[in-house]
Amino acid sequence: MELEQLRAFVAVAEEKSYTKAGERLYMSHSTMSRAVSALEHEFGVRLISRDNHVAGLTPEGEKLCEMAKKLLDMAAEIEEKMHLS
Amino acid sequence: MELEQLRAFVAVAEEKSYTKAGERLYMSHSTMSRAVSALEHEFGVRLISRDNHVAGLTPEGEKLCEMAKKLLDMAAEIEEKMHLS
DNA sequence: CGGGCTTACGGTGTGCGTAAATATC
DNA sequence: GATATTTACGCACACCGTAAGCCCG
Repeated sequence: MELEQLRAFVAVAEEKSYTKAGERLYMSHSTMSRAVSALEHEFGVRLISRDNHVAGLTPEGEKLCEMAKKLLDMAAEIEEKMHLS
Repeated sequence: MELEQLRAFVAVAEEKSYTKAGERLYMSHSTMSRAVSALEHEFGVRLISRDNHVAGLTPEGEKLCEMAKKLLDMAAEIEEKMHLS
């Protein structure tokens, strides 16, 4: 698990779209897809449901998304504090 | 900033040695050196003092180390919770 | 059909380890 | 002089984007 993967996952969750998420992070949609797949593979859990055409979160995805946002916030805070040094 | 870099930095800080840190993470010492250098370059701050022969932390290094440990703990907690899903 | 996700493929670039250079004690 | 970090070098591997395939509305 790396921050980069979580950034991609959260972007997809928020945009409800791999394509939009990719545009937001200046990456291709396939890169987004692979990042999420990697997380799903690592945890052995599906994070985003493909049942419907929309990229909706599974219950596990919801859980991870919530925790991931906190972690990313904390990481951003660290970067900010260090840059001020 | 990525978790991998922080893991390397914290390992170096705790072992007070690039060589030992590398062994602990099953990587070469040069990889450790580069990871720390990347962080120093990103923040524009020296994190580990090379004045003496020992790899001691600078004040900024201390600060980052403390915050990084918390972040890594949180990341580990997330991984743990997700693996239990 | 149309839009969007996934997968395959090829190429580029990053990042690793080995090994040499440098520095410190 | 020995131990430890930095840097150079060459190479393999991972990752990205393009594009084709596929699925669902």
